[in-house]
Amino acid sequence: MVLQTETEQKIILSAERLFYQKGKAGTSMQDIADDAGINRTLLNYYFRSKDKLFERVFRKALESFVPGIAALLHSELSFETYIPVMVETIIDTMIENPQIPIFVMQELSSNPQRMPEIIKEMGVDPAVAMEKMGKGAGSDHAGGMDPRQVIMNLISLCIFPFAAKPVVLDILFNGNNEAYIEAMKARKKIIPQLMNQLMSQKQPR
Amino acid sequence: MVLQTETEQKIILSAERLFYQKGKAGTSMQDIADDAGINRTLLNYYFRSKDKLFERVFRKALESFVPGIAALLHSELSFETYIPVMVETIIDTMIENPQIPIFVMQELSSNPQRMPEIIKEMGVDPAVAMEKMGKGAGSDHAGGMDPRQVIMNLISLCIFPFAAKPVVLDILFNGNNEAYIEAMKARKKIIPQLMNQLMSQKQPR
DNA sequence: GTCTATAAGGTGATAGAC
DNA sequence: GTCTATCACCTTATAGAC
Repeated sequence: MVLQTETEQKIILSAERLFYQKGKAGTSMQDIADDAGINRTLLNYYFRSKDKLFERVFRKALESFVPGIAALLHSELSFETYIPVMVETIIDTMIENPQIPIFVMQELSSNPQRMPEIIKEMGVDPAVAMEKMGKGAGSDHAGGMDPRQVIMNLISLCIFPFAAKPVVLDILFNGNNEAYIEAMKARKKIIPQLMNQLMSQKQPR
Repeated sequence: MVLQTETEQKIILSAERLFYQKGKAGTSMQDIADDAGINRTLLNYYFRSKDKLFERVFRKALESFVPGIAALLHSELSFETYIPVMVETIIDTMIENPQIPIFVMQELSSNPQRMPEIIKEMGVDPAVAMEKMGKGAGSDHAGGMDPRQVIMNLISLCIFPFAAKPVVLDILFNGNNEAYIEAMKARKKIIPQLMNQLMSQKQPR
């Protein structure tokens, strides 16, 4: 996104940290300025308004994982090959930045239309995704499960344990973060296996 | 929760609607009063503070599905029996009130400790949950998958399609809400099947 | 680019009249 | 129980000096 001054970068970093943690409404421009160690009016100088600054942070969050998924969806890889790659891509991104799912969903309820728009803008074509999943789910050895159910299963299994991290970490891992991360890494193998099983069994209706 | 005056009920209903949609920080006491059609100072008369009002709404949301899960976890039902019942319970709750997952997660990032505390308070004992899942996952025909992975899979598959409803609805169902609801109902059968397959196959490591 | 000063309005909460 | 009036403070945004 073109060249950035040092101050601009400091602002973006602080805005990310705070928006991720406390959401858009829960974060004031003053909070961001304090965190970045600069004068509050500079925020308006660089980004004109809180809305514009937030939009930048929101798009940057989506850019961290949507284009990778889009590229995979439109690749020529076979169903059996791209599922493990996609799962690994998503899980690695989430391990690096576990607040992203919550942050994105936080803003989903206030503005439900924006995210689908941005996703499509970033190159995800729903028709292509369905067709690709259908090749796996609808093939002769799969018994015709609705491709949309397949996609929901895949994405749910990859993302939910990060979206619910505070509860999962406390209830299932007793607050032990390393154990949690290890379990998330293990899911890179577990999820593709599950998907394969799902594909190789008959599904009624 | 004891007896409620008509005004008190109107406040709770409006607070629910708005907190669910815009979160705690995104909703002002004035918004709630306007929505309920009453004077703003009455909110303080009935609930003392915004924090206390929010706490009431938050607990009520958790009470709509946590005790049901807790009861199932501590029941004597076999693994094969209680999975379908639990899935049906969770999905029915979410169909009735699809904003709950987003609402709960919204507040998770601002206050990660509170939800695990309330969940335990409502009778979910993590040790019991693990032991129960272990009986399925760790039994002779299951190859010893970590029970925590089993629990994560189950909850992810049930809840994520609701948490991500705005995106799922738009991208996968073209905005057709009835089709979305039908698909969610279908998951009551799909998910237990998936769990059974998972249980009846060997899992490496 | 960075600052001070200030505008115009919203926030949660309470005191006190009825 | 319900209202008006008022508190002290925080909000985003901008004008203008340096």
